[in-house]
Amino acid sequence: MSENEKLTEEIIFEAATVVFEEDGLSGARMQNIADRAGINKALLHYYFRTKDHLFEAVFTKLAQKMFMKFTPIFEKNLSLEDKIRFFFREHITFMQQNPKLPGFIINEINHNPQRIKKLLRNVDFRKLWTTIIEQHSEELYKYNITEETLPQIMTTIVSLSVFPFAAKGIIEVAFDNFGIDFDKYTEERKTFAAEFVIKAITK
Amino acid sequence: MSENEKLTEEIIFEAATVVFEEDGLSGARMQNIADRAGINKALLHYYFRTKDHLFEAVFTKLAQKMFMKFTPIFEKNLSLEDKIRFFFREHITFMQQNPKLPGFIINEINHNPQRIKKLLRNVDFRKLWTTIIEQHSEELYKYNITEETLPQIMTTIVSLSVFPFAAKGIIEVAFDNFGIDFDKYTEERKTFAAEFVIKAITK
DNA sequence: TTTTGGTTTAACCAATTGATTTAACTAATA
DNA sequence: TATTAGTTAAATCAATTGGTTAAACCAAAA
Repeated sequence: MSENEKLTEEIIFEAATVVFEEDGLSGARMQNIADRAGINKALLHYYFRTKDHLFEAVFTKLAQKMFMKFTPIFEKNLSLEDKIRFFFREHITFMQQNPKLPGFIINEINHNPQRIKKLLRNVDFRKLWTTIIEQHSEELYKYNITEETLPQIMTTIVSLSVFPFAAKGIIEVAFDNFGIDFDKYTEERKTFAAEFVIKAITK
Repeated sequence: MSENEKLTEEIIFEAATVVFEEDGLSGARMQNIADRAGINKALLHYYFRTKDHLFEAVFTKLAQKMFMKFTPIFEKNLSLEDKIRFFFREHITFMQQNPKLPGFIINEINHNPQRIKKLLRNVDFRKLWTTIIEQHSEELYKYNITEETLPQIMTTIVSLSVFPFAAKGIIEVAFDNFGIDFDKYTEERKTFAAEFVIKAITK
């Protein structure tokens, strides 16, 4: 029954997502995934053949989910400053809902970089620069943005957004001693990071 | 012979450092460590009893090495701006020499947060704030720094410095398409990040 | 009702892996 | 030289783990 199959496959996929996100590729156990899915371990291999196949499926889905969130900013008709505010608001909100995702993706790519070569073909600084010029030619004189500094600026923006979640384990412990709530911190960070960047790039 | 013992133990420790940094706790193999150390696998257990003991020793050493780098900034007699410049210069230089360290530490802590509870007892925002007031009371009026925003500012500074190395795998691949050299990028980042932060916090 | 195709499970397998055991080795000491 | 205490390695173990097999199950079709 294809209805049922879709269901079982999804159940496995979701269980695998949780386990892989939690333990990583090398730390995850097929039995653990089977238990969480409430099925026999052999079914995992019936639907996904091997652990690597299953991981590949989960990783690709999650990596897409992650990197998709970077693109739609330039589809909006907003001022440059509002685009920055929009990005931090949306992106941090997304990570609040998927707090383990950044650390998982970063770690797995560090262990196997070619895993995302295909996905990152979209990252195009030249195209990004022309897009910025097209959309913000009139207001660009107000900011310290050049094609040369674009990689620095872009990685800076991503750093401010992603790092707190990628290093959640450390930050939570560090905050714990002072009663700083991580969720409150990330909520405030949406505006703090945006205004911080705007202030920094304004001439 | 205690001389020889110290040597063997160090050889094991260094081999374990390389392997754990590369593969993580769950991905590392005792046989791999033994091979790299050029000794029999049983010797690992003779000197460190278990894999967890060995990992604990390596991790503690590396974590200290990492977090030590945050403290000595306030021992220098510098202006606030020069302290920021000093931090990024020193810290990024350190990570250029240990590029895998940030990703390793972050990942292992995410998998087991209580592992650094002891080490992070030093992190004290209240004390940091009083130190800043003590050392920079006259020039503080020039900057947008308050006790409330200190956690945001500190995590921002750390983000800008650490993230490029923690996410080295992603960034290298993303840069690869445009002939941007990662080492050149990190070298430029020492000054870019410093001036970025100074600009952002200046009233 | 029987057949048939896909689905699920229990049992099992082979390889890996952390760990132990036992014996060989080595150098200082008596 | 014989002894002894510590060091190293070969062989082995027991548990884990990814993967396979064969049979049971189940619903739709004939």
